[in-house]
Amino acid sequence: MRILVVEDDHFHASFLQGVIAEALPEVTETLHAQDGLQGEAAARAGHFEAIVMDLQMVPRNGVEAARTIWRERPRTRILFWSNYSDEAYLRGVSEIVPANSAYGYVLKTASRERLKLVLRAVLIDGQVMVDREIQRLRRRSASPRHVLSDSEYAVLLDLALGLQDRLIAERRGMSLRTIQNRLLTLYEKLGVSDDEPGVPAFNKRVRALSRAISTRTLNVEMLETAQRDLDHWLSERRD
Amino acid sequence: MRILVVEDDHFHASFLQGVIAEALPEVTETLHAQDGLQGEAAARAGHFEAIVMDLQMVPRNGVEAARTIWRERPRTRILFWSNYSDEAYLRGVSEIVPANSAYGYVLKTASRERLKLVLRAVLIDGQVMVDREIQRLRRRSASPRHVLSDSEYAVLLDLALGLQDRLIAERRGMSLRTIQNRLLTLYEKLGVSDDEPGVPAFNKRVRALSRAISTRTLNVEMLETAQRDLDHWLSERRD
DNA sequence: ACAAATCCTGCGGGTTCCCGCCATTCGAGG
DNA sequence: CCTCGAATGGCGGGAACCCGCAGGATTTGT
Repeated sequence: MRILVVEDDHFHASFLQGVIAEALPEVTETLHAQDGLQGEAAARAGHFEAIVMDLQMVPRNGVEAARTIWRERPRTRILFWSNYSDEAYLRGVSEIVPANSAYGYVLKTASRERLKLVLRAVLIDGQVMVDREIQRLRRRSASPRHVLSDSEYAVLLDLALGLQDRLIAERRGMSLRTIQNRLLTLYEKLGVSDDEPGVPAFNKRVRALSRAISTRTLNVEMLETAQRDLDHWLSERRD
Repeated sequence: MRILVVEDDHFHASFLQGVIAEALPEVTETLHAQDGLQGEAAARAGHFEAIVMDLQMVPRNGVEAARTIWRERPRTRILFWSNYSDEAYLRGVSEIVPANSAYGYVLKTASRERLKLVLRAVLIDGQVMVDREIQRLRRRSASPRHVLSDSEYAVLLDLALGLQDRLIAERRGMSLRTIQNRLLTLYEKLGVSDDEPGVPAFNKRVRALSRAISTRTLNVEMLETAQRDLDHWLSERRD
């Protein structure tokens, strides 16, 4: 069995390779790519069926790399291995995972034993396995009604890029007023308060973005991919 | 000589300790703190005169920790050791470094030899040393007139937190129109274009924040400390 | 010391935003 | 069949925002 490691931090990569050698004796060859682009190329060239993928990398983060890899070979088993439990990554990953494909999400703070377990479960046995820490995040954000629906998230992205109501409406194919209603619930869920007697007067739009970023609902990577998507949409709108 | 290492990534910490042992034979004891809070406490208790500090940590990032440490002992020599060359960190660090105190800024991607060199220069010889990579960043952003003045940066922070023009004006002790002029130049410097024929219609305010984050002029950590400052100001305004 | 450049400020007006009020649609449950 | 709730939108108005114009203050260069 051959395995691909996509990880830009050298220390983490070598640690990971050590654990792999120990946990997966059936591995005959491990290849190491330093970023998302290299990872995609290596996956395309090497026909790997098992990949360990870091999330935060430049250029091309793990979510993007995984998307193109899965588009070409949906059966690939990918274990995401990340420092962060950002909701943005979580959402990004769950948006792109194909049906019936094995994947996992484990934090770098996980113990060596746990990592070995997850490696076997996902890459060998083809199971789906998500770190408890991540699951807790999902549930925590779900517990109040703070969880954003997919359509609300889409509007949030548009807002974050600086689109005006009118353009968002056009892009999402809805009326202006509907978008504004979405924004309303968005403000609510992000905790952008109505002006209370104490400290009123926020610019809700900016405040929403600000809070989305502070709470890790959005992060820089996702913002950048969203920008690219927007550029793409804009360019083909000019017709 | 005794040295304090503040670093939350275990692999990086142990690597660093190895390099320290090799480069600084005069070190008799190294203490390891896992985050900014622990770092502050350790510095307070241990009277260290030399510290190596990671920047991105939770809770309490390296900039904040360094600020309180320097407030108590301005002569402390601090070497910042970070993965990122965010302008936000750079600005944060240069805002808090006391006069005549030794510090340095080196990237984790630097070679082992370079790290050894910087360790000696800053912690032993008391020099100021900033990674070439970082210097380039500073110059690159300075080359057009894209570099933000301190007052513009302050307004950017307020904007990012969602304050309205009026409140920013009050907080900074200036007139409404002045703030709006600042915002004008801010938009210009951040590349928030006037509506061109191609794709007009951006919400400039949100767009400015969005670009500031994409270009690493702002990052989450700085946003969060700014929020705390704001809370503080708001609470003592209520009089 | 005089001029130029830069910063600060008031005024006015065209847009965009936020949101209350209300009508329509559609699926779930009584 | 009726009702209820959630999602969709039209209308309209008050507030905030963006910014051109223009006068005054402060700093800087020579």
